[in-house]
Amino acid sequence: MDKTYNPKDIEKKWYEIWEQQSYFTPTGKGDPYCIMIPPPNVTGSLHMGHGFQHSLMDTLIRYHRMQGDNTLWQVGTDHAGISTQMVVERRLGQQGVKKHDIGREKFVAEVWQWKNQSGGTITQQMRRLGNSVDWLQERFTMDDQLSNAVQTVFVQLYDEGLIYRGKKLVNWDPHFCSAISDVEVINTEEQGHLWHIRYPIIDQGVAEKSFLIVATTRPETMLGDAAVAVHPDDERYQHLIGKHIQLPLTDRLIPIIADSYVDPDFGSGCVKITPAHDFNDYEVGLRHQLPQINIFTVSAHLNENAPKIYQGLERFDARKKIIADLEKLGLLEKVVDHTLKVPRADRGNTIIEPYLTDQWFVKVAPLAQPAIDVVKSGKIKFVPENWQNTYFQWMENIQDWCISRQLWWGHRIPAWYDDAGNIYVADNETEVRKKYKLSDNIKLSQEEDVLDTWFSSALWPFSTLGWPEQTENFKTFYPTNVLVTGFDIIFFWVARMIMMGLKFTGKVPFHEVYFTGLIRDAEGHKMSKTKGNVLDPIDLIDGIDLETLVKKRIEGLMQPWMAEKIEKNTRKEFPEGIAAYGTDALRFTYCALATTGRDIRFDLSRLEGYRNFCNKIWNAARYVFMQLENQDLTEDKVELSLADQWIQSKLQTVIKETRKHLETYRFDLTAQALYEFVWHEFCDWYLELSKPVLLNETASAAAKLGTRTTLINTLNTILKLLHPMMPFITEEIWQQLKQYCPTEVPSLMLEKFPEFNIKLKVPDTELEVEWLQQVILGIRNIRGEMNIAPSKQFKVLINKASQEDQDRFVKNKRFLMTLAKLESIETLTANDQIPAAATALVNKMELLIPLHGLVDVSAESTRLNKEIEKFEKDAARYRGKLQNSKFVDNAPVAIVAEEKQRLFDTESAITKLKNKLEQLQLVKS
RNA sequence: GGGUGGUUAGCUCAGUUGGCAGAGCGUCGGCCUUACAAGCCGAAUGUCGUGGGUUCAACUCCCUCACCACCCACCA
Repeated sequence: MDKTYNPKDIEKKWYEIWEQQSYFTPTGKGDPYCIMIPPPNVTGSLHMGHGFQHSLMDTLIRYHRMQGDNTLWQVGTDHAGISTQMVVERRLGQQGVKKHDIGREKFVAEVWQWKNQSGGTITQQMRRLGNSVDWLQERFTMDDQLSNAVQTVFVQLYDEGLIYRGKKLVNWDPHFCSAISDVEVINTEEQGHLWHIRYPIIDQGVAEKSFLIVATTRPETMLGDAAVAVHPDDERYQHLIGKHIQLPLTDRLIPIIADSYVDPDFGSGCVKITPAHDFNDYEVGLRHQLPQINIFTVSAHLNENAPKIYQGLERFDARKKIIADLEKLGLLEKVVDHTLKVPRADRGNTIIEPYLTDQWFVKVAPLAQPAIDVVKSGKIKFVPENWQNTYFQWMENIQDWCISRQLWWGHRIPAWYDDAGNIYVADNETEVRKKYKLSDNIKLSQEEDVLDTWFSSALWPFSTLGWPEQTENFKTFYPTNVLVTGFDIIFFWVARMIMMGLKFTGKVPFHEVYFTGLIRDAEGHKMSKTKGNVLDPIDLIDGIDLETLVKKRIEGLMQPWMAEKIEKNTRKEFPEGIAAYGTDALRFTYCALATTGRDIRFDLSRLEGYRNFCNKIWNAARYVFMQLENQDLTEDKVELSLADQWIQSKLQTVIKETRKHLETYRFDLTAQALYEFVWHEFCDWYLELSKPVLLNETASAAAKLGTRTTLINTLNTILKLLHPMMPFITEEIWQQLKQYCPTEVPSLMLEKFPEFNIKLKVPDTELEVEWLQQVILGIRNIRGEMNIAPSKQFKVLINKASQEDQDRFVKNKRFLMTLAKLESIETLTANDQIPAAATALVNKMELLIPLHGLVDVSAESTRLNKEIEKFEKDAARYRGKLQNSKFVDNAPVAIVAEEKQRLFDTESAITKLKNKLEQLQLVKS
């Protein structure tokens, strides 16, 4: 084995072997265990969020596979309607081609071609991450079979009256000229203005040139005003209700109406009502039978309902002109700065327009109730549990879901119209004619709209498994076990899967949902291309030099002016570029960072630390193999040392913890427990304790064999425990380890996950090793503090040792001599003169290191004083507690006794150290 | 306005039935000791956000407030 761990050499090799051997395919034996991958966008590429979630899923999948479960990680990609269409439109745009120039059919063909061309990127990247998904069952949301599921669901929901078509005010994206759903709108707080406009009142009884002041953040929509509203109880305006307004810039008269929607304390207490362009106004309009005047085209230019001079203007140009015109007319009272929430599209960031159109909707309320119930009853468990609140809150106030999109890329809605506009819904035209008994001479045309991408995503847990057919896969793996996903798509996806799953299969789609936090950069900022702070997981694996990284970050920016700042920050943050850390280190980092909060700061120094951990494992393995080379391990007489028994015992604890933490989705604690055990118990102590046995010529063959087998067995178990998180390095080492532990199993990923064995848990052994460690630590402390060279051997004298201490010294002499680098250990008897020495205490026993020029008297005095001070602080605290009668009377007896013991131990330690100090003073004088 | 999460060492974070505050990174000192300098040995470091309450005992349970994030709704 190479001296240094080099991930590049091993990772690709093992993935290819695993995939070729079909190890990722379910075995067909054991309990089914299934995770659905949240399908990434087919033409997308892997980002940190994927890396993170996939690492956790793969850890679970590999763990369950090693448990012998019939394990399926269902993989696939999403057609991602808007995103993909956007990318292809932009690409065509670069060639000067507009989609309408080439028409729907050709455009869709272009998208398919782009899908085929770039669809492999993310799946290749997943291979680099070691994701053990079953590639043989890869699915795409627009596969025939999945499209069929989409149609089936649509038709049934329509037939049951749960899907309907209607004219409603919807969120409209004027860039894509498509409706979007409520959850795709992001309200961002932005600086804007509140324009106060004078609306002239028309009434004989009122003096000439009277105005109502109307404040608005969107002056351009005034052209669509249908009324001005005041609060019914507002005394200021009582006399005006029912009168009319001359709507400025138009020739329309609009009524003054009373509606309790108006807040009389805000602004002037008068609100312009624009039913076709505002959700609240829409409701008011319905209540008062106001006309819905749509003044925008699909791309938010003013249409024929606006006065001629404004027609054709883009909405924000129109705003400028309208304000200027109002000002000219003296109708602009004032303009004040105002912070408002601006609705923007989740994809593309365009400002969304409430727009009146015909769309398809899912009536969600009837589907929502069962979906609420299954979470309430615990049939679906959320981890962390508090996400239930978010879920309930949304589900209990759920609005109908607008599912139609005026796009070309997606599942075309299976609905047909006749010339009269009647709607017919079925899988295809033939089916329509049959179902509705339509003669062939009735002309039918199919709905142009496609479905919201999330409509097919909602079916993912069962459509991928073959539904509506009752396939073996569906019967075996549905309901799936756990969904691992980000909380950001709880409404988009999680809620809808639960609703659709219950509706169409009668079962929950998964039993548990594990919500991950959001990966942010080291400063806590969201990673985004725009900010130029994204990290590509592949770059963390392979490394990237600074110039390439800078280039990558500023290439193809939507806001090119950000480039300079991004470049500066990047050069500052990664002056050396990014080193190659390897997949295992990255995966382990993801696991270690997977705490239960919402945000996770990704810190490169953590990654570096875990890369070092990989190296540590690598070198530990090298050491173990070095000890086994050319050794006969078949000897039948085996003798286990204290250390051998101890590490086996500690190993049981870590097995138990690993299992517990994995089963409760505490990947952070799993990583922590294994890191601690491997580095600080196995490497720091056990490997060191193995040396006195293996390097000792006088040790028996049985003893050496005992240590050798313990070394190899412990390493073997460690590899199995680590494998779900770090598949590559563990497989590589394990393949070499096999020569010492013969097995029929061809790959570590098919091995059995270690089980806790209570018989190997030996508390006495653990206590004895703790004693041993304390002795060594005490001596090392003196060595370190007194600056005695590590290579310098010296004599240790033992004073006041109990019989047990003495026995332990005899038994563990060799361990102590080697690990503490001692020349000799001598026990003082009552008659012996106690020399001037540096002192360490282990319980009641004193370890003395005679000065002999090794130790400086004043340095030792300082050290002792420091120690005494520490102890006295403790003693004072204990004393205080024990003097408090409330504590003594009320606390459990055991707790009080414990406290008494602590005080006693501390006090006797102080006495001892003080004695030592006095002795030193004598030496000095 | 409703809701959620957070506030613990210089930094990033653990702390699961209330019983002596932990890790990694960083810092300081000493070491190329035979698996590992991506390493080894040693050391320092905390009003556990504020103020109350419950309790013999609170980082932990309850309440108040502050600040930082985020989600939902929304006043034009």
